Amino acid sequence: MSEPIYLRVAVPVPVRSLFDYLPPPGVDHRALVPGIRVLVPFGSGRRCGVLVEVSNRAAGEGGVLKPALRLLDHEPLLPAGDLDLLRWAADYYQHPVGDVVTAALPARLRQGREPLDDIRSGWRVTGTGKAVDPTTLSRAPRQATLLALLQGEAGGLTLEELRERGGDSRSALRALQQKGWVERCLVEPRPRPLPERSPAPTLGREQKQALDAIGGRLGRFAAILLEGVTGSGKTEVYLGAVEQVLERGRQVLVLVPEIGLTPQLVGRFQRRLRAPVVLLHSGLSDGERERAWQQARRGTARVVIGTRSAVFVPLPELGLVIVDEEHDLSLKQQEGFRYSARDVAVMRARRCGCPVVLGSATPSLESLRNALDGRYLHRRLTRRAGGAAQPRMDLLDIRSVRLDAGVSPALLRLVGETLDAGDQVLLFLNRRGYAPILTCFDCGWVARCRRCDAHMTLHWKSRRLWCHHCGSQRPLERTCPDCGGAGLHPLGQGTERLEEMLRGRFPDAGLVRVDRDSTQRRGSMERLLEEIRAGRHRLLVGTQMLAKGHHFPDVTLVGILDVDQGLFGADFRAGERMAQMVTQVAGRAGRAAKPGRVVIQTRHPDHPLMQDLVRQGYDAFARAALAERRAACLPPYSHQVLLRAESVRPEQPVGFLEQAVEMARRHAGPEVGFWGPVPAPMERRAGRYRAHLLLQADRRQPLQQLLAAWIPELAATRLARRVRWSIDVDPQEMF
DNA sequence: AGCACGCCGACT
DNA sequence: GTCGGCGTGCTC
Repeated sequence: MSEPIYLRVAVPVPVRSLFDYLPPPGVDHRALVPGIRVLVPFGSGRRCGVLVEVSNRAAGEGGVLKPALRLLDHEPLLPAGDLDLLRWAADYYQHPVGDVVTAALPARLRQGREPLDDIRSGWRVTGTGKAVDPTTLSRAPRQATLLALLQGEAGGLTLEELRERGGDSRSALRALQQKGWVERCLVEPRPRPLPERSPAPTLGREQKQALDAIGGRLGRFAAILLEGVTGSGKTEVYLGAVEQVLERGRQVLVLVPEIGLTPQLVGRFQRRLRAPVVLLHSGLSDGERERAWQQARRGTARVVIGTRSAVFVPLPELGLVIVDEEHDLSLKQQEGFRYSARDVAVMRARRCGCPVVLGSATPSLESLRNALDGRYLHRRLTRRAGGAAQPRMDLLDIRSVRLDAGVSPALLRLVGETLDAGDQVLLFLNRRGYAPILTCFDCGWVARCRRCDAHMTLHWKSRRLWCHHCGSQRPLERTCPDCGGAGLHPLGQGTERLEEMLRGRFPDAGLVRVDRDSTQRRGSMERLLEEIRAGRHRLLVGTQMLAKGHHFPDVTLVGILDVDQGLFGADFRAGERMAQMVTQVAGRAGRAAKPGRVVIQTRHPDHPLMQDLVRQGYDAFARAALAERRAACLPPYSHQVLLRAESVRPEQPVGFLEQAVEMARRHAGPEVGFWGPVPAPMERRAGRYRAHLLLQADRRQPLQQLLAAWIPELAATRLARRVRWSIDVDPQEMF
């Protein structure tokens, strides 16, 4: 008689524990491999979970266990190492393990469905279609292209392949189908034709040193901070390292921020590498995502480029992790399972014994501290490729200066001169809409959001008032709703208003505005960027959106209009974010023959951090900022955990957090400090009242120990079911 | 998160 | 008399 065996299963419910089952009756115990999916009875229904452990002891209570219904896979979808990483992350970020493990699966697999096979539906020519001369379809050019494409591929083509070759048109296909010239069919997978390979450029001295540092550490854990100014050729260092790893037969994971997943980067990887590269990002359909995921898991994909969630993609032969723009906020998930893909990436590399490269022109203070303390290797790229000069940065004092739509006369003059010289100008204002406030000059009424403690932003073109915090909107009144007068006036500046003013002043410049409002439609961002690069617009106005990842060589003047917000934000990281933004924006401008100039409008020209940044650059700023953080015992010299609570009942969040502190103090050692509970900076948002409790300690370990004991107990309380709450380990944003 | 159970208002 | 509102509690 063999020992009893129990299955520990991660089930997708927000309960912070695993669930134990007996094996399904009659199943060979050798088939019980962690990482497979199992169908289990759950409550009154059934769920698809993931087997994470086979144990000879049931950890649950002594009640009678139910048997699992059946196994859904023959081989593990999540290899042991990757499963362990997920369990570690659930633990570290205090998120329900069932949610974490199942969220790592593509949607259809998570629902318990059969994996997609590689055979996809597509289209092929029929016997009659084969004989038709496409040129006779001169009045239907889409049909002609499609027919010609399909005639060239007897095995048929999938819609995706048709799209890639420039012939995607469902209506034209239907027309051809009706003529009986094409039909639906199943298409066998075939290796994608690799694009023409572009040669590797010769690396500069700094690039070579950086590459050697990575190459010399393959096969073991090492973290390398690659700090390279914009245009210094970080991507070439990545590519060099990737080639070495591919030669050793290993896979590579490349994480990029949401917006940075530009076709440019992907195209460069595909053209340079003699290996299959797949993408994983939110724009994929469920099917596309699942196929890419399976290719990664099976090892057919050798390089995976993806956004945040790709950090959990199974990679059996992982040999290198690259995190590009490691300072970027989009690497941290801001709701639900609040993990940092950068930090998980470092942990993943450590666990699988491979190097991780963190790249940025403006490293986070966290990574910089690790580098300065010697935990990370630090390599710098200080030269821009082609010898382009760093742009010149100037502070422009706007105290007691009359501004026009937020722009000073001095900056306006520079804009005019630059346009006259035939160059491009980039103006940044981190606020979309026409004006952030609408007020009545007669009675003092201000347009406020009904659901938030916030002003409504005026959007002039659509004649609407929008709340940027909850998304609610209403039409713009003609007269003051309070006094009935005609004294309504916009206060403050948004990109829309800036655009209006500049169009009046420079009617022939070709102005384009790039913000969330002007790029709502899919693909419109790409189109605008293409037009800018082609020189169709010379005056570019935009929000932060325009700062990320795009280079505009003909821009020789960059104006930053509202930098002061960043200096005095409620968040202690505001200065860091400001410096990163300014540096990233500055990096957009200029090239060898035409060095750029950056003008920063400020009412605080003597602010020491601002001075460091402008005179000596990001690195000097960062060192000064680190010294301040150390003196104030703030991250990265301490560690934080933020407990958030919200409810429609005003008193509940603080009440819940008070109960939470009391409970926490019973578990906490003297190293852990508590701040709060306090109402959140914007107490009411989307109709809910919000409050915070901040925990801080010099080391992670006492915080982690506290969380492990405290959070399960807190989750079991009755109030915890009435308020919405979440735990944020290493919070990045405090609102 | 689902889902069932349970205890109070307006309808055939 | 019952249909159904959502508060409360559980899921191996």
